[in-house]
Amino acid sequence: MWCATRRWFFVHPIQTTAMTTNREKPNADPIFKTTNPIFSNKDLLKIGHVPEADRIVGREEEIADLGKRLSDAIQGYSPEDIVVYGKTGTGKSLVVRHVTNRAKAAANADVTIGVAYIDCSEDNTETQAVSSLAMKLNNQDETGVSIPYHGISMSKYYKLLWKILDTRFDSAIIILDEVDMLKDDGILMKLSRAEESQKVECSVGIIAISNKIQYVESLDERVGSSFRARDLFFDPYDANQLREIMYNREEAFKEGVLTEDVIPLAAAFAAQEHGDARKAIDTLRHAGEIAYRADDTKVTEEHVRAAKKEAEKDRFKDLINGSPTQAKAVLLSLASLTIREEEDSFITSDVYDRYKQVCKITHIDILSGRRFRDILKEQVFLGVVEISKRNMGSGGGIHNVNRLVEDPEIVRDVLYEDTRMEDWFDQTDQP
DNA sequence: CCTCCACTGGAATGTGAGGCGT
DNA sequence: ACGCCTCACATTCCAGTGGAGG
Repeated sequence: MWCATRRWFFVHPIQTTAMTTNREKPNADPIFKTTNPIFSNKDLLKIGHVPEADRIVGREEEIADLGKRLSDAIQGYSPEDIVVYGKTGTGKSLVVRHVTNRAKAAANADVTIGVAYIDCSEDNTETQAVSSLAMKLNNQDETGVSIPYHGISMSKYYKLLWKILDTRFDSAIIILDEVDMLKDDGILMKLSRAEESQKVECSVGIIAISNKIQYVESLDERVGSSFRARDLFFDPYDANQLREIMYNREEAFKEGVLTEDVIPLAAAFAAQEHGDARKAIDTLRHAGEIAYRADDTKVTEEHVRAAKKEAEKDRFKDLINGSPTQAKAVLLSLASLTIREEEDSFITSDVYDRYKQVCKITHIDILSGRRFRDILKEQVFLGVVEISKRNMGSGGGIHNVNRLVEDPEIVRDVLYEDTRMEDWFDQTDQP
């Protein structure tokens, strides 16, 4: 979904800010809210939104670095091939787009630069990628070439692409976002070899963007000599940078709606967990929406905490989505035990007793203790549970001690929403 | 240093769903 | 429709474990 938004943005960067939400209109129907006391321009919190140049936070070095490497392009020479990598939400695509736009504008008078952006998660086969590349770089009036949507072979697409590149540009920068989604990397080889093998006069530079570090490592072995790329690594944002990024979007909210500590808190949460700016802004938007739904006029720390909890719930939901009922019952027994007792870890037999109760109430088959232990162990693999050993000494024997890694309330709430567990909790929550 | 206990976890075995060739 | 195989899930059995306490 967001890929589409991104692309849309790329073509019309201005429109994003031009739109406003929730104009007041005479509207008599009381079931609809006609004004929004929280947001003034929610679009600023959209994923595709890209701030102006001077508002890109904490990426000065990367911008300078990338600029240096693209310098050859603006003089009409071959730019270096570059692999940009780093975790999601670290501003990779943003910086690349920003710098290539500037490169286009900064080109020498007698040099024309073509920039094409391909989202490989959308165009994930070689043919699709080449054809949309050709379409994006084409201008039928200039080249007289029209690109058919389908019906021609991959090599034909390449030939058309070479022709377009030669007639229109002196150098071209081709951005392949999410390269790791490509089913084959033929396009990398063919594009990087195009000039060498004298298929085109135009100099071609590739910028490949990936959030999988393993992909970058494995790339050398596969495409090897032809695609000789330099790396550019993006660190996750720290709390200060995240805070600044969010302050830059403050205008999404009406003035005075955000209380002082909202943004610092959201930034701290995000930095602690992932350093992902995209998720951080999501949290902020969520907090606003929660406040809106509650008819509050201000967004407070509490709303941020609630938003964070919501996000964690979503994450956990994804994690256990598709787990068998038994695994859920096992987790539920551990979660309820954790909530009820004032401790956080329990020996297996205690959890098993609890599990048997849960099964009785939910009418689930009770599995053997042996199988139960295996299921608990599987949860360790998923990172939901931690198991350590404890020896109770003479007369005590060896026990496993199980601890829920996730917040037990979140686990309970998520599982509670799960249909099969619906009505059990009210009955068993009391000791 | 030895003992002792109560659980742990490997191995063998059973069961039923689903895929594959005929 | 049939037998055959594989796979995931589940049970039963039991030797092994390892540190507090004697």
